[in-house]
Amino acid sequence: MPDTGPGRDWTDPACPVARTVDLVGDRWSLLIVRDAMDGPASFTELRQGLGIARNILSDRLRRLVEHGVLSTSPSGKRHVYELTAAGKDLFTAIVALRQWGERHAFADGEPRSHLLDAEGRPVVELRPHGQDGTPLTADTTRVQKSGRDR
Amino acid sequence: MPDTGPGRDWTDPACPVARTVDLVGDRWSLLIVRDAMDGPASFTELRQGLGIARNILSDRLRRLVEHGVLSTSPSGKRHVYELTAAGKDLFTAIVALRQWGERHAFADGEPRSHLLDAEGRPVVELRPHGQDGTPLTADTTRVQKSGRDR
DNA sequence: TCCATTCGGTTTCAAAATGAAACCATTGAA
DNA sequence: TTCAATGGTTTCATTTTGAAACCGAATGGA
Repeated sequence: MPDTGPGRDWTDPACPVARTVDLVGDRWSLLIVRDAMDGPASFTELRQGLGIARNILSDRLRRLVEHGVLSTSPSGKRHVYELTAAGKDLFTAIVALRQWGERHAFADGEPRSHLLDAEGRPVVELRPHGQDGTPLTADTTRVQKSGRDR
Repeated sequence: MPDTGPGRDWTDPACPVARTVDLVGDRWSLLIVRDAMDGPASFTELRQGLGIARNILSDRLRRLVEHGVLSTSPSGKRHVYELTAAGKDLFTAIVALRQWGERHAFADGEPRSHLLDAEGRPVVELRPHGQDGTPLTADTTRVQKSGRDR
């Protein structure tokens, strides 16, 4: 596990939301990961697809590799960036953000892209559930602090 | 719907992921929303809970209100910030980020908070599904561009 | 073989965002 | 009526971002 121990200073060390935001919660990282979901990508492919400045892309790729979200060919050669298992696992979070955007960030009739399954049908909307299958909201859940510290 | 039409310039206008990131994808916004999930909160409560600078909090609250994520008392009085329906709907996305963080951003044994349902059981892990119930990944889905433009 | 081009960056520098601290106008309680 | 707390805004230094120029190592074509 890369760089999760002490030494790094988290916005809120015990909160998994804050840690995730610390790692990928900037203007570009999640979009890089989104594009990498389509398969391994080169520096220039990512740069052109995103319209990101070279130095920023360079920095973000380094960070994402350091944090175990992307991997890249061993060294020195023509690099190709590819999602690790942890990176691929961001799929769910990206889908959640996408679905929120679809519901709340488009005016009626504005053109948008759609996420479809292999048969061309839209992906079902994500919803948190309890273990008995009941849908959950913020009102029906609570955050239990870390155990040791309270 | 606040501020989604032309006039605003999006990182990637047709992509719901990019729009969501444009609206709440900075270092603080999602954490403000996370804290607001516990119920209406005042400026100072949020500030103390997050350790955010006053001017930045002020700016983020203004943005979140403008974008319809938070609401606040009509004007001039002691403000209380409260999630709108769109804000509450970010619950799913925050849970997805939380669960990714739990899986990938903690070393073994590091203390962390947990999200529990009303009976104190952990929330089930989110997973995208197709309409026939099959689990989906990036490899078994595709993004269809906006229709009009290709 | 030479030359041009592409790739994957780094460096430089200006502009924008962030954050700490000071300041200020209301509110409400003593 | 004074005093402290709230909910900010302003100021200014530091950090981050981004555009552009630069650079060395591979390709690739004549």
